[in-house]
Amino acid sequence: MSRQQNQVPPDQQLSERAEHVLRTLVEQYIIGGQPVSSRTLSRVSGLGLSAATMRNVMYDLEEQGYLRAPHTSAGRIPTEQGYRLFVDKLLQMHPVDQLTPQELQQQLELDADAEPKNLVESVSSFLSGFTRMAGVVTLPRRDVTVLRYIEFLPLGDRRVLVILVINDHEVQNRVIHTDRDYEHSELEVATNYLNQKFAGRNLGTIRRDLQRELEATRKDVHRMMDVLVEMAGKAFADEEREPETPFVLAGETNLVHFEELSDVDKLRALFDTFRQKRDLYDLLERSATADGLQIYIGRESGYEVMDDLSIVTSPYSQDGEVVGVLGVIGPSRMAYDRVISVVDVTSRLLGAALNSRN
Amino acid sequence: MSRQQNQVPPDQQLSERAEHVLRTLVEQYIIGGQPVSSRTLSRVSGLGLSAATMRNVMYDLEEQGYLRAPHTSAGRIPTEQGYRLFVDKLLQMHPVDQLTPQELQQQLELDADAEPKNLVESVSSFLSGFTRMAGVVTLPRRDVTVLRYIEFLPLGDRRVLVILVINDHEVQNRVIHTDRDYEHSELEVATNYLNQKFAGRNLGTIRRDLQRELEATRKDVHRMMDVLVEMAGKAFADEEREPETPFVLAGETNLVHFEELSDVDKLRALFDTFRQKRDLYDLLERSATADGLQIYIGRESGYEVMDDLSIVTSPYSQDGEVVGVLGVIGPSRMAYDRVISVVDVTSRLLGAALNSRN
DNA sequence: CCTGTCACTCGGGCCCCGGGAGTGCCAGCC
DNA sequence: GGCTGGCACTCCCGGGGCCCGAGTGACAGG
Repeated sequence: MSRQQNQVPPDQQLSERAEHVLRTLVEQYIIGGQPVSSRTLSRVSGLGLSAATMRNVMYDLEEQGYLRAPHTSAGRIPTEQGYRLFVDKLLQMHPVDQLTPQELQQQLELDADAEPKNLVESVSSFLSGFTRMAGVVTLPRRDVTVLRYIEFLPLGDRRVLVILVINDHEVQNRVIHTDRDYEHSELEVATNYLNQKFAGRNLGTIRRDLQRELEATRKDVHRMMDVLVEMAGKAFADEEREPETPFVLAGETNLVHFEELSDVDKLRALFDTFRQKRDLYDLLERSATADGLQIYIGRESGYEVMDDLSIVTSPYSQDGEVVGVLGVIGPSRMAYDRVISVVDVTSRLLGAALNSRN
Repeated sequence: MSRQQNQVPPDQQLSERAEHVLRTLVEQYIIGGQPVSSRTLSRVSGLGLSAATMRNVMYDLEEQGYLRAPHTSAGRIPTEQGYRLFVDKLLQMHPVDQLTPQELQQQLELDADAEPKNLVESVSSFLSGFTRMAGVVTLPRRDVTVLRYIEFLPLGDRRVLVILVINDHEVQNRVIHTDRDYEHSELEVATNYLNQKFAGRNLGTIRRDLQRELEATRKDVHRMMDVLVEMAGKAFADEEREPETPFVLAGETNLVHFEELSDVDKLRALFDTFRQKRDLYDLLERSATADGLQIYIGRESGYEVMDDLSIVTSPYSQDGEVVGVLGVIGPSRMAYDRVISVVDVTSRLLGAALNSRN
C-alpha cells in the first residue's frame, strides 16, 4: 500500500528500456490474461535480461503507477495508467488488414439505399460481430435538414399518409388523422402547393413559416389551404418526436464471455447501465466533440461500471461535418491495435456510405 | 438414485391432499427460491398437518417424479414434471390486473400508425420491462398481402423512390436505380398505370403478372412501358429480401439477474443460442401452430440451454387469422400466474391494435 | 393414519497445512 | 554502477478434517 502512495510523478520520463518492458508486459497480458511474471518477461522481451533485472524494472514501473500486482506472488498487470501509456505511446499499429472489412463494405453496399436507422444497425452489428465485443453507433444527426419533397396520399378512414424526403435520401412516412376523407386530387393540390413553397428549404424554418401561413390563411376564405397547412404542421410536429435513444447497441451479450465480467454482479451493473442508455449516450456525445479516435480506459470514462472495460470511439462524418459517433466496448485487456483499426476503418466507411448518397 | 428409477407411473392419480401440498410447495419455491422443507409446508399449507406427515407426502411426490431434493438435507424443489402439473392443474389464476397493461395500451395507441416492425419492438420491450424477464415477439406474417397503392418519385442521380402501401397500413419505401433520370411527369404515368392495373391485388399474383407484362411489352414499341414495368419488378423483387430474423428479442440481459443463471457458463450458452436466433425461432414457430397459450418448461422445449428456464407464448391474430407469436422467457421458477396473464393480455392487445387499423 | 422423536446424512463454514509461484533483497560479479 | 544468481518470504490455492445446522427417513405409539 505504501508504494502506491509515494508515487513518483507519472510525468517523469521512463527509460526506453522500461517502456519496452511495459509494452511487452501489456502485450503478454492481453494475449494471456494472466499476470505476467519476471521470468516470462525475461524470456519474451528480447532484451536478454535476467528475471532478476526484470523484477527491478517492474518494481520501478509499479512505483510509478503503471503496474500493479494482484497479490504478492502473482505477476504484474497493467494499471489504467499503464494501458494509457501503452495506447498513447507504445502501441505498434499493424497495417490495417484490408481484407476483413470487406464484409462491412459489402453490407454497406447492400444498404446503400437504406434508412439511416438500418445503416446504423448494420454497422453496430458488424462492429460487435467482428470484434466479438459490444458495438455502438449513434444515429447520424445533421443540423441542416433540407426538405426535398413532400407528398400526401389518402389512406381512407380519415387517414392521410405523408411522405417526407429529407436531405436527398432519408424517407420518412407519417400517418396523420384528418377530420374527413380527402380525394387523391385534393391532396395533389396540397402536394403541389407545399412542394412549390417549401421544397429545398430547411426544416426548421419551414416549421416557423407554417405557423405564419396558418394564421394568414385563417383570415382567408380558402378553407382548403387552411386544412392542408395544418396537415403539414402535424407532419412536422411529429418530426419533433425524436427517438429517445439515438444510438444502437449491439452484441452486449458478447461481453459475458470475458473473464473480467465473470463476476455476475458486475455484469448486472453493466447491463443495467446499458439499459438506461443515458450514461452511455453522454459518453458518446463527449467523444463526438473531441476530435478523432478516442479511447477511454476503465474509469477514465467517469463510470464505475466501466472498471476493467474500455471503449474505443471514433466520430463519423458526412460532407465533412461530424454527424455521429461509433465505437466498441470491451475489456481493457483488448487487442487495441485491431480494435483501433476496425473502429477507424468503420467510421470512414460509414462516412463514405453516407456521402455517396448525394 | 434408486428412488428416481423405480418411479411410480406419473399418470397415477394424486390425492387431493398431495396436490395441495405440491401447489403450496411450488408457490413457496417461486416466492423464496429456496428448497422448501417439511416444516415450512406444515406451517404454511393450511392443512394443519405436522412436518412428519408432510415428509411422508413429499416422499411420495418425489417417488412419482414431481419433486426432487438437491441433496439429503435440503428441502425439496419441483421437477419439470412438478411444474407441469402445477401449471396444468393447480395454478390459481388471479383475475388479470387490469390496471397495469394500461401502460402498453397507451404505447400501442401512440404506435397506432407505426410500421409492424416498430409495433413489435414496442411490445417486446413492454413484455421484458413489465416482467423483468426477456420478451420476444415475431413479426406479423400475413399470407394475403394486398397492394393498396404504388407510387414512383424521382430522387435524382438515376434513383427512383418507390412507395408501396400494403394491406391498408404498411408503408414500404424502396430506392431503385435506373438507367437514366426520369421526370416527375413520366413517373406519374407509371404510377397511374400500375395503380390502375394492380391496386387491390395480391402481391404474389402481381409478381407473376409483371413477368408476363414485361414479355408482352418487349415486343411492343412502347419502350416507356417496358422500363416502368421493369421498375416495378425491381421493387417487388426487393420485397423478397425478407428480414432474416423475423422476431424481436428484448431484455435478454434481464436474465442475468436470476439465481439460476448465476453460472456464467450457462449464461454464455444461453446468449449464444439467442444470438443464433434459429433455435428460438423454431420454438416460436412451433407455438404458432399449436393453439392458444403455450408453456414450455425447462427442456420440454427441446433445448438444453433452456434448463431451468421456461417460455410462455401466445399467438396473436389479425382478422381472426394467427399472424405471429409473442412470449416471455424466464426462469422456470417464475410467477406463472402473472406471466400468463401478461402474455395473454398482450397478445390480445396486439391483435386488437392490428385490427383497429382496417 | 397421524405425530413426536431420534439417528443419520449432507453441505457449508472454518481452520490448517503443504506445495507452488513469484517476489524482494542481497551479495557478488563484471 | 548495473546485472545476476540465490534465498527467504509471502501469498494463493487446493485438500482434508472438523463442527454445526438443517432437514430427512424411519419407527413406534396414540
